[in-house]
Amino acid sequence: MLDIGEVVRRTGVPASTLRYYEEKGLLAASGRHGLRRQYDDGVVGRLALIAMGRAAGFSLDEIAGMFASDGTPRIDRGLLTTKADELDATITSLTALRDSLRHAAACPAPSHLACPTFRRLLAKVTWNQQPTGKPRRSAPVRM
Amino acid sequence: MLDIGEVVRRTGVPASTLRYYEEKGLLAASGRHGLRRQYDDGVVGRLALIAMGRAAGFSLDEIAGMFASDGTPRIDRGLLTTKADELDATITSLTALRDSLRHAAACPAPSHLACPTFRRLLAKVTWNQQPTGKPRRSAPVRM
DNA sequence: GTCCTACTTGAAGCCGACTTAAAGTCAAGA
DNA sequence: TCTTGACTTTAAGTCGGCTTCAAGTAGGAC
Repeated sequence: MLDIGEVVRRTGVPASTLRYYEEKGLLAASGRHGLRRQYDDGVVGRLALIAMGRAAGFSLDEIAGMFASDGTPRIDRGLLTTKADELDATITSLTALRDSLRHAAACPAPSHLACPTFRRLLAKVTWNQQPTGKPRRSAPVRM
Repeated sequence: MLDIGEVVRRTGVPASTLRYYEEKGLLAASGRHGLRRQYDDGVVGRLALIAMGRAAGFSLDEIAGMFASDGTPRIDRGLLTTKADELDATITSLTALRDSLRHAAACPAPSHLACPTFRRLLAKVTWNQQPTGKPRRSAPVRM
């Protein structure tokens, strides 16, 4: 059993965030010591899982829907595959964008919009955007 | 010269967003017809550029700092390269995540956290996060 | 028994990127 | 000239994901 303070120390995730996640149904404390939440040590893995989902652009609600509070998947494998496919599209898009930036850094054209190569990359980027998800960066979870 | 309504029709970007971008210094109308904003046709490319930046996880303020209002880069090439490198790290992270999801879809282990392969992928994801940027999806800009 | 300190609660606040609402303006067509 | 309707303005609202605040509580050291 880990006291919430210990979880904070181990993972770097603030207590306020842990409470927020609990409120959202992403995480469950396994007990209390007085008022204090106590977690079993699986919480560290679960937080990593949540961080992973956030990094992938899933909302907390989506993540809550994907995994039971113990981290075991609640969803069918097909959905996971679908999400993986979505990620693939995102990766493709970001890759094109990265190439655009590298090209912009090297291209001598006065305006990048005047450069055919850049315009082609640009088109790739703007067309490839998906309707779901919004990758965000959060502090790394220490495991 | 394009009336704001025409820009909306051509790009799919709402008028409110165009005004917001102007307020933020990302975009300038080249004139007015009565009260109505008029744009030169370069606006379409600029909007695509902004969309590109957003997709890459740059904030509007960052984008405003990167390009003059006509779309020509205002920044040094080194910064572009730096951003490209950041994107590279993001791509690496998302790729690991995609692999994790695909693995989760295929792995027979009861909890993914119990699977060594999954844990390895997970570690890759959580360690690779960067401090800046938060890719968001917006509606594609029609060019 | 008292005090310290780390926790607790609920509510409010914050940030970015917009969107929406309410009231006003104005060019163009009948 | 009058009406229409697409625009204008400023201000406030929204949404997700937290953080911060004020006030309260309780376990453990003394």
